[in-house]
Amino acid sequence: MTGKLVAAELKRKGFKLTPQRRAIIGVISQSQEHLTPADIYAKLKAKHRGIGLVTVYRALNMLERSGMLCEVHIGDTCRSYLKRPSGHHHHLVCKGCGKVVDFSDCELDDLEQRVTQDTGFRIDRHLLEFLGRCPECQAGRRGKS
Amino acid sequence: MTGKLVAAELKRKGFKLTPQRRAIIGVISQSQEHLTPADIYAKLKAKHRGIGLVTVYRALNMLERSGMLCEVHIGDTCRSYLKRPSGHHHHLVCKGCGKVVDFSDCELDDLEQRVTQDTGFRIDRHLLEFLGRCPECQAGRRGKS
DNA sequence: GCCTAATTGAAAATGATTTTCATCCATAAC
DNA sequence: GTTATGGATGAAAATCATTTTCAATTAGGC
Ligand SMILES: [Mn+2]
Ligand SMILES: [Mn+2]
Ligand SMILES: [Zn+2]
Ligand SMILES: [Zn+2]
Repeated sequence: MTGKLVAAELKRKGFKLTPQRRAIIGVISQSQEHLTPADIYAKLKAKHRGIGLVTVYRALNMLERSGMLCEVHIGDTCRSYLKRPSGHHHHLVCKGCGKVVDFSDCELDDLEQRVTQDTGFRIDRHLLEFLGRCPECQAGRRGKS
Repeated sequence: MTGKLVAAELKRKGFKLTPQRRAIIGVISQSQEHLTPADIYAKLKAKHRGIGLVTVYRALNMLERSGMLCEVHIGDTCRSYLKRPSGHHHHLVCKGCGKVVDFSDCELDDLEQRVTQDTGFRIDRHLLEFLGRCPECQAGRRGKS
């Protein structure tokens, strides 16, 4: 999901489009990794002038509530954000460089049905993530961007 | 995994078996839900005399490092703990009462292979959780234990 | 351009977790 | 059983993340 699209969506939902929000969305949209609020703040301070960390938190909450972000749980941290491609998908996370790749076919229906039969639970949603190493990190070239 | 077994395992690994640790392991082993450090502390204060919250944190870290606990990510919180049954397994979480049921067949090999082919990642591990409602909560009887 | 509600940022408040440090005690050695 | 000792404990302080407060600013509708 490109930054322009997110901005348009924001506007459509009646949120104001401030320079700060533009900048925050820009940082998230361009990153290949999942970013913590502090990560985003650090990247912003580098380029733009004083944006408050509070504003980053508020923007993230807003974007999350609007369904325009998603979280990553496996790996180090549980609160980190990513731009959200449209539709149901899951994450493949590189434990070397932090890169996150999306994939969309999960084919868990059979398993869900079996588990439902065994337990009587009604299943609403699932969390599926893979952790591994990307080709670059396997090749030896490593390090956080 | 029963409390006795965890205690034995602790001893085997060279940790001391204190009354506090016994109590903490007992609480975790008996619970059907995932518990936050504060949850555990609250349950302990009820029965035993002054155990420090710090000690709960320290015990949890130790147990986690030793692979005797597992986490639950889907739902409200990401820092909550459960007794760990031996072997690879996953969690089915009730969003009504918090009960957690384990299941062990995940059959993600095919999907992992496909994702590996598509992306070149080497996959080390996966996180899979289902969120839903247990039979009791579906029937209407709800509420945290 | 003006108005107004939404947004911002500094600071303070809150909440969770970790560190510090003096004291205690579980266990192994005698 | 006694003793020695390193690991464990708990209160308090320190740290770290996140939220709240509030006065000042501003985006977007008119
Ligand atoms: Mn899926
Ligand atoms: Mn599995
Ligand atoms: Zn990588
Ligand atoms: Zn339930």
